[in-house]
Amino acid sequence: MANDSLHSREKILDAAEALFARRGYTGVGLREVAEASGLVKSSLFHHFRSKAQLYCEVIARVLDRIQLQLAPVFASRVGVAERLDRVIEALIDALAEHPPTARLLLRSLVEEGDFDSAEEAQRVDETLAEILDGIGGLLREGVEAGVFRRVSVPHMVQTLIGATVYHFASGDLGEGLLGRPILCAEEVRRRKREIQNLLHNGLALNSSPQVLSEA
Amino acid sequence: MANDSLHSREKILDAAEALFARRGYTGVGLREVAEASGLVKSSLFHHFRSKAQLYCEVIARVLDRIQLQLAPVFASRVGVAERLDRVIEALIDALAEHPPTARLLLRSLVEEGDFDSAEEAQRVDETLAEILDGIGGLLREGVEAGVFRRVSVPHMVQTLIGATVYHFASGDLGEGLLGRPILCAEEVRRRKREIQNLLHNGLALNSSPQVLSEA
DNA sequence: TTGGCGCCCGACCGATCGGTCGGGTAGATT
DNA sequence: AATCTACCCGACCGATCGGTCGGGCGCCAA
Repeated sequence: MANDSLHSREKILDAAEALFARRGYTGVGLREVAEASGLVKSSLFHHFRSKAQLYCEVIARVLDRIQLQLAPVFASRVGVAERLDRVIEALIDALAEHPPTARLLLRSLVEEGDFDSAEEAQRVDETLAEILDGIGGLLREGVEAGVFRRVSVPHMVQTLIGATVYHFASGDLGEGLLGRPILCAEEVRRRKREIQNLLHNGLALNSSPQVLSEA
Repeated sequence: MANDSLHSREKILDAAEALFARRGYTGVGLREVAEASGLVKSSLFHHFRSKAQLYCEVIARVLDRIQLQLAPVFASRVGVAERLDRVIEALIDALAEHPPTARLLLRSLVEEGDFDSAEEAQRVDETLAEILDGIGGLLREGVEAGVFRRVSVPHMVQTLIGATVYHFASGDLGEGLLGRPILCAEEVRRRKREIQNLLHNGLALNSSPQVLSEA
């Protein structure tokens, strides 16, 4: 039954997502993925050509989920400042709703793309580029409209990724700092507030005390 | 000759550091580390008890380097705001001077600490705690002195880590955003400026436009 | 009833993994 | 000269890696 096949495929993807997030690509064996899916290793190859392709599909699924939540925000017609607020909110929601997401994402960003440059890897790159372009475009729009300070857009994008993805991927370390689970509702809400407030103040074009020495 | 031994030990640590940074703990084989050090696999075990211990020593060395650059800044007697500027500068210098550092650090933060809880792993945790306490204490001092906004100190620490470590670990992705090498002198300088300016504005206690909806 | 087909399994493959072992070599000590 | 020690090597170990292969089971069309 095709339904069972889809069911197995999804179970494999779910199991692989959780495992890859915890121990990374090389740290997870296909045998482990299989038995977490209620299957045997060789059965995985009926759904995926190779371990690399499975990994790519896992990443692609995660990126698609995120972009699905961000796209309507990018398309909304409110002011840039509020749109940025909503991007932060949507991004953090996407990271917090699904625990493995942040770790998986951070790993995939740091991992060298030594995977067979098949169609899958290409789709991953495209989706990622859409997300980054969306954030970068929003920032650029704000700067050009005179709503934001004249920051370096690429650096600001990097900062935003670091401040969101890293935080929800930090696991025990972040939990030790916060003193409570990172994903508990209150701390997620607080994270949104902190980042949004930092941006409200940090991007505003007020007195703007520049750095001391400048060539 | 004891000198040769130290020499070999350092060559192993250097090679392991670069390799672990690129492909992670499970992604690197000891054979690879050995031949990058000009040795054979079995020779590694004369200097390190196991792969896990080698990894711990690599991480410990990196953390020590960072803390060595941060300690005098923490101890300096200038105002909190300028001290924070110098922390950013020293931290980014530490990350930029030695390319593998950021990736290695980010990986170790995300990696599950499933390593034998020997003395080495404990030293790593202690050094890391010192660094985090230093940053957190500085922020808390600034908030309590009324120099900084009333931000959540742990969240701000997380943000700072994300904004610095992640950026220099982002590899090809960040390079694609910036359009030039992340570690080139100019972009390193710009990174410092961007983060410092973001903090100058973002931590200042001016008009402070709070978030819109608040329960 | 008989094929065909989608799904899954157990057995097996060569390669590589981390780690052990015994021996060999050079330099310092006595 | 004999011994000791530090360092390094090649050979080997069991386990596990990603991946292949042939066959079995159940469903659907003919």
